[in-house]
Amino acid sequence: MKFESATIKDIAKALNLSTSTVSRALRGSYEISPETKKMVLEYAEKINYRPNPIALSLKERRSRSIGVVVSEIANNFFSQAINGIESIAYNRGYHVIISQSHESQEREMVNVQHLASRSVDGLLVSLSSETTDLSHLRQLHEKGLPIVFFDRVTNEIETHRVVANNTLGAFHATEHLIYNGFKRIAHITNSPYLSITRERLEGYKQALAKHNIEYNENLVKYCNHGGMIASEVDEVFQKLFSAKVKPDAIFTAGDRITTVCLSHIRASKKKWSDVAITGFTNTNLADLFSPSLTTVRQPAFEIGQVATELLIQMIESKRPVTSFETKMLDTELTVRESTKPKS
Amino acid sequence: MKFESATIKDIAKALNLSTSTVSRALRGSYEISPETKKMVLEYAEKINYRPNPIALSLKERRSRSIGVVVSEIANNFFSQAINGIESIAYNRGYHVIISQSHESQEREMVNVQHLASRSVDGLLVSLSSETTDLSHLRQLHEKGLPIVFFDRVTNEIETHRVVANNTLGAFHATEHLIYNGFKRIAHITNSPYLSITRERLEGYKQALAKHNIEYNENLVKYCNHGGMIASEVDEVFQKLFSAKVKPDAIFTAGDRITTVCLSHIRASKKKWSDVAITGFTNTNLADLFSPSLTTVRQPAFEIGQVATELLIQMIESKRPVTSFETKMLDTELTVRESTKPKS
DNA sequence: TTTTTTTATGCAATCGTTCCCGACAACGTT
DNA sequence: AACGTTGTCGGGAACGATTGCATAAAAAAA
Repeated sequence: MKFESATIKDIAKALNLSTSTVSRALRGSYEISPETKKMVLEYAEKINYRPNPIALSLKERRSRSIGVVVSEIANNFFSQAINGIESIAYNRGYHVIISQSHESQEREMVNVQHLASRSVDGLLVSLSSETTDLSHLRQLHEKGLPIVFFDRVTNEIETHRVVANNTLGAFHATEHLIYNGFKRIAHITNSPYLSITRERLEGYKQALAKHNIEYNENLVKYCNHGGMIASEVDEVFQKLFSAKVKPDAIFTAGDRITTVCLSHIRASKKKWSDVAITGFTNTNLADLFSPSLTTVRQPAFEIGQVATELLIQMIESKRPVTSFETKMLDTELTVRESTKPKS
Repeated sequence: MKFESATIKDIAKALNLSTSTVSRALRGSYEISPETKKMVLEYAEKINYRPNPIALSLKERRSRSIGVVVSEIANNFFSQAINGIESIAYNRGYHVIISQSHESQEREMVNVQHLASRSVDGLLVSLSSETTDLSHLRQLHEKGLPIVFFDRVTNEIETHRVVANNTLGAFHATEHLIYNGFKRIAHITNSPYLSITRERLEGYKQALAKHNIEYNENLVKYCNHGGMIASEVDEVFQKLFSAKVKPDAIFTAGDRITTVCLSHIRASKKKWSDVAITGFTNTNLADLFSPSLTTVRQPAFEIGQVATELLIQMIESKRPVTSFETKMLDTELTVRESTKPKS
């Protein structure tokens, strides 16, 4: 059941050389004679020698790999962001190790620990919706492990951050609803712990304020599991539409939440046929929905790319990086049928 | 920029013991006195000692991690399958390393090599649509690395396989179209190299044969990149609908292909308003589409689970496994509007 | 020829851990 | 008193690779 591959020792033995000589020949050191070099290189090629990355990691204390922690890969935003991450990492010679927290703080901690102990050279993190305690990350950060947050960030840890302009995105979406005649706009959003939740709520409030619509706390509902659990969305819907003042539009703040809400609306079409809906989602099927869905799209691929560039920059920096930036990328509102003007 | 954590040596030094004793104490060896054990354990706890998995991997030649190779995680089937994989692996104490081939044979080879050299204990593989040369996998397999194929499998390598009953699924879908009055059923499918392509084509043919509909080669079109490249689908559509005999229904064989086709149909509704469509897809938004989409759904989560169970079983088996099985799980046809009977 | 310099190579330590041996004390048995 | 047991522990060699230092032989300079 063992799986062995050729080592530098095998080459040394076969060629009657020392491992040091072989090692140097392989790396093309100038102090090895051309003949020896040639001999070693040819033999290495012949037996298909590949250096053992584990041994290298142990020795050099780096692995040329970066760890990614997201809540769910089965989420359009994250799978697109991961593609962006990979596109950069691959070119720069880094491998990407992906792990999912499934919105659980504990899973997040376990994954982070595992990645760190596996000597990833850096971490790309989007926090879970449960996460309030950041000690697991702070500890690593203080020990000097480069970390870049993206999407769901924190300012409890001083490092680079890459996010969409959530506030502005939410502002535009909400304002769009207002322009189209909607006034009682509900906001169904994620866990209140998340940065994206706060930012989007802020944009929502700003739009209401600008148009002199009073902010009504009862119209804002939180789904602590980001819509992962069907019942939490059901409940929210129940509450919103059994109230005296029913919403005439919904602004959602999450990939899953948006689609689940759409399906709710669709399922009970008769009752609230003219409830407009728009929200944050990175699905590329918005055109196909019925009604086709007005969306706020985040530049997921680019966010992944930028975050990775920053991370690799930190990893490869000679001296500790001390000045950090927060990059903010614009969202894109695409208007479709689901928010057509109130008749 | 270094990131150091406590080692067994630190404990040994602090406690004036040898590393061997510390190592044994930590693993609870019987030959260490209870007092020493206690002392070591307490100190280890205090400085938050964690064994270095890299050193362990180097020594033990195993890593308690399994590698997964899929074409795209931004594909409902695969992200669901990965969740199934993780659910099992996590419980059994294995970590999962995911990598994407992006339907490229070269990327697949690079990823497989990297995973293998990183000492994954086993591999879960779904082949890319380009893959014809299996030497990279065969080599590892011959060296004894446990491999389980799922979804897109090969019989060139003798090992466990876990698949959906693609033939039967395709048969049911096609027959459903026939029952509903469609006769000129096009089949838009994946790269011809893939097992799933062959199997689904076979089911399609069987259904036609059963109902005495002549098989027409011109109605079968291949998208070699699985619908990843928009132009290939455009081209196929162009050909299908510019022919003399235009199809009255489409049966698609891929997550991406299905949705792209639906959007094509939707975009040019006027021209072929009554083209039925159904296909393999694991989206959970089928209800929301317009028309809502009749789907063939694969038990992705379960496929991932079963494959992982088989793999871990191989990994932990004392002697080389020599008898292999192919597990086949049923698909599920959900009828919706997109295949409503021909009027 | 002798001395110095250059060139090419080997030795051994290192990374963190495990584990095979061997060491040695404190017993109990003859 | 001599020997065998048992219970604890340490030394040191692995695992695969790199690298500073030492050193041999060969070439160049004296």
